[in-house]
Amino acid sequence: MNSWTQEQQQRFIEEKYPELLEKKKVKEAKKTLPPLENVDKWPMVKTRFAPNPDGALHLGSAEPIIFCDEYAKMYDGHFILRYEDTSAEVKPPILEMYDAILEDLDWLGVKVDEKYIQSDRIELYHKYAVKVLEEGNAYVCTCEPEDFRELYMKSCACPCRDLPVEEQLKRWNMMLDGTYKKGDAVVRIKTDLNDPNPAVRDWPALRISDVEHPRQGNKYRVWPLYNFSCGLDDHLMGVTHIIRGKEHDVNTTRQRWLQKHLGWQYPEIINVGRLGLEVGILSKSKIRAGIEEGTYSGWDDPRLGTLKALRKRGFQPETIRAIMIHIGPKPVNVTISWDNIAAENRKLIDPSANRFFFISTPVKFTVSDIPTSHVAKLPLHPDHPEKGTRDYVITPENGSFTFNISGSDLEKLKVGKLVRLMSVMNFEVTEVSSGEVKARFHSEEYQVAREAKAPFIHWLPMGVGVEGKVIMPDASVVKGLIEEQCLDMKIDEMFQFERFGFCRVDSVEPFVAYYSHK
RNA sequence: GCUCCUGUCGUCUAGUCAGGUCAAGGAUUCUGGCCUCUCGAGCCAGAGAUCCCGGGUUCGAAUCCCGGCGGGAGCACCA
Repeated sequence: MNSWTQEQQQRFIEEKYPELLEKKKVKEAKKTLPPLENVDKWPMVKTRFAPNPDGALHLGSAEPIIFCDEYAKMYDGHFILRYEDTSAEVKPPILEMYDAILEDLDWLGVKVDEKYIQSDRIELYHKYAVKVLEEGNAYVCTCEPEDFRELYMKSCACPCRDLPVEEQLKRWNMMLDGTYKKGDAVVRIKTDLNDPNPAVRDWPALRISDVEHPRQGNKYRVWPLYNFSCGLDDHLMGVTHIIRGKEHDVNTTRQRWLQKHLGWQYPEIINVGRLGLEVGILSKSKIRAGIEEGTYSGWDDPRLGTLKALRKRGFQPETIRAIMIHIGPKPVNVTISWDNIAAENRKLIDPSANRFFFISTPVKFTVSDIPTSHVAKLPLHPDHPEKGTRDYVITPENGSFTFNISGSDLEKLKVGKLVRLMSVMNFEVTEVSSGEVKARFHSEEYQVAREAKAPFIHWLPMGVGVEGKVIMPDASVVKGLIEEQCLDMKIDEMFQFERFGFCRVDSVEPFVAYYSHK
């Protein structure tokens, strides 16, 4: 039967089993992460996020964070937070960032089960340095970096490599006691000098640094390098599944050597690709430089891709989580579009975001011939009438009344054409100048305006409303009049300025909001 | 240059390991329509992918094999 052509098989099925042909499409998008590999090999699943506290967390960091947190929760395991603050020289830690990172994690809804700071563990790393030295799996190298490089590129051992253990330990003590100065000596882990990738050959594990550490001062002069402290800690802390950027691929190979020397079982590795944003900066060093130069107002400048900026702009932690889960743990680089993030966020906040009017660059709108007074009832949410309304009484004097409308609506108004002030009535425009619009009453019914395809615009009675401003994603500021009820909102509350966009309340007095998205 | 990873609508993603139900599904975006006193939401329709390219295996390949090409990362006494 398998050797039949598709056509033959099709006919066979049609005749014998027509019920099989009914299509069952409609596949749901996945909403959970794929299962973890080799969970049974370990007593408890432990994941870890290991940031350098030299900058704030950003959307790129959120990717491994969410995966680690999701998996820890999925398998009733632990999420470990480990600060990797061992390079006061090249990547100096920022003291405030230790807490700032924790705040961001908390905001993201991450449950931190264990917390470690590597600069508190220097003595432990020293202990293991002695161990690998004693066991002949490492050596203290005093070669010039250039000379060493030349040798390892040719797969050759340097003279220090095969010195006896006693000599190695002597040299180690000379690193500790200050006999060797910065740059004089480095501890190297022995690997295969014939490894096809030169980068893994006899990599450096500890070096001398005399720069003052923000947390430890000058307490230590021999500091571990990334692969040493990380390779050690991952095992010591019982990490079972390492989720990290694929740029660490070669580090994985290096750390395997260390763990092999120590007879340890290496954790499972999940490499994730780098995350990009179509607009918005994610590079920690660029952000730090921009803040120092004054280009950005801080780590939460709306132009940045930091978690703090996203939060300020009203993106919800659930949105970030959903986006990450949707992307999934894959080793490909992805470019996230704001459209996708905004759509996700809108779905989340739209049902609960109250509606208000925002009159930017107000323009006087004077109408005449109004037959009666009118009470405009504007629902706080069009889909939830039970939330109530904002009410405005329009009482004409001699048939005349004056409103404020948004300057941006000016271009929609043409002399002789109809315009509807939302929930009020329809007017025929009689005069438009840059500073003022005049119109005369036309009709009351909503349907009339709808059928005439008249523009529907928002408004406030002249003299009503208070000053407010909205910070846009490009850090520009839009000023205007807001409804007084806006002042009843709480900080962080999400709302919508109708026909303008969704925003987050940043401060109430004075009223400042951050624009999220339309 | 060397080492490694990767390649499905503009973007994100499903399917690839276990070849046929995929002339490729969903989301987002855009367009048109309906609905709605928002340019929000909802509903309907449409646009958008020769599954990177070329060979091979097979009755049959997005899926397997080989060769190209493209993209990315790493090659620090940074993390």
